[in-house]
Amino acid sequence: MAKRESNVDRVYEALRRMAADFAFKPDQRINESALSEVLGASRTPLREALNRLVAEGFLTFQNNRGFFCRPLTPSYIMDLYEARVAVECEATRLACTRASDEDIAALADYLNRMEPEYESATDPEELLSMDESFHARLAQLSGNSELQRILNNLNGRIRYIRLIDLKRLRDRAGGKAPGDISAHRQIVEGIATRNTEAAVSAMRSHIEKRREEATEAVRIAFSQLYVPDE
Amino acid sequence: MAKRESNVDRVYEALRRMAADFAFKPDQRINESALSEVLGASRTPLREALNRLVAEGFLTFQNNRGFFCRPLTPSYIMDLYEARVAVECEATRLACTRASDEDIAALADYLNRMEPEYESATDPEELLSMDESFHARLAQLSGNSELQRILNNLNGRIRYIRLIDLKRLRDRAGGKAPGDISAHRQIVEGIATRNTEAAVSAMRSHIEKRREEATEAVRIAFSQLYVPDE
DNA sequence: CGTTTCAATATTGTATGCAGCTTCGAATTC
DNA sequence: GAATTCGAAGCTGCATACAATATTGAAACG
Repeated sequence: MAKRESNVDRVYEALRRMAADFAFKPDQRINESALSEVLGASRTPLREALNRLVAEGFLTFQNNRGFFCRPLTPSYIMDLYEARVAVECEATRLACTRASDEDIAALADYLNRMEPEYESATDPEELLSMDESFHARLAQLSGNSELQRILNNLNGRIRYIRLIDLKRLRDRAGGKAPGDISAHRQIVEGIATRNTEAAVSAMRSHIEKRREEATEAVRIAFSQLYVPDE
Repeated sequence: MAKRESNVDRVYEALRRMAADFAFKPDQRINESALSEVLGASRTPLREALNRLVAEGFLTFQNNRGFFCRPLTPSYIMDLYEARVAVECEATRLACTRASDEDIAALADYLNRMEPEYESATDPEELLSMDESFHARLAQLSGNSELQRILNNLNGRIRYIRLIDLKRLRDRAGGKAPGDISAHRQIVEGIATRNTEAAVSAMRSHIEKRREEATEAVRIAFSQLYVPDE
């Protein structure tokens, strides 16, 4: 009765996570037979899942050579951040004119409830999940599912770098978690007062602040990915 | 030596075109065996192509029920137009600060060269191709390949409706082609003078003008899709 | 009549096999 | 030694087969 999720879906989810985490190294060739054994499925459903990930930009594909992990370069990451600016700023703009007072209040409330965890969290993974969750909720306020869909895709591909960025900020701040909750508040405040320009520009600078560190984060990413342990 | 394109690629291209044109009716279930015969390939490569199109939002998928054409509703089309606004406005913004004078001049030149064709074209299909081409070139000026990629995807899914929109404008104008070349000029002018706000707002209103007609265009789309002939 | 049941039919999900292309490395040449 | 050739091994591309699931429609029931 509970055959809700197919094999392809399961394989897809696993692969998406692996690709997001760069369990495949940048540009690494993926061996289908080996991978299908690891995932406990034959090559047919595996290749279907791989094709989805190619279409989503997590992997690339070359004829007669198979599937490869996406590359990891500063300019690629900058592009993703810029695309996030495009999507999230427009989502913010739409939320300003479209979201109900109740929905905005709910988001503000979410932020308040999260604050303790936000402040006390030491695990960057956890912190990032909360941050992504906030941005996803905000995108929901736009009422536009395409923007939500695109944002979700961008977030998946940029996640690894953002995680590194958070770790870096934490280490710099001497172990204190760098949850940028005040920037989030500022954005929600702008939406709540229907001050579109304020909200959008707060969102823009919030994202661009991170974008500027992309090059450095990519450098760190490479040193992590290609160093034997830890 | 010329085995550059695989079977999957060929099938994918054919299906993308079919899906874009609503050769599959909205929400229609797709029969794999029948389709694989039409396309001259077995179900294995067919399903790989179908999975790509699901990931790109051209089709949907349900477990154990297979593939379906994407739905066609006013709100879905509005979402696509809004996403276009997000992407193209940010691309315009980036182009303003980033594109070289030469590249901008080349785009202006392209517009000039196109003008005669633009004015004389009677075929909406042709007109739309030129319009898409202009927007794609502009997106190139942003130097951001993610934005280009997203735009290309959105354009594919919205194409059918834009075509109807153009036909409608033409019929209203008594057969004269409604190429909105002056709006394009205005955008390029803004970029050339590095007047970001002017360029972006020209782009925004250019796209939103069309968005407002989405509901009506969808209505017409349905009547076209479900009427026996013509 | 409208509903329900259930077996026949159709369709999808996945494993497997093999042809053809790519890769790798040892032997060969310069 | 470095470059090249070429055959063996490995991998991908695709067709096919069959199991699992969904759909259909006719018969039975209310």
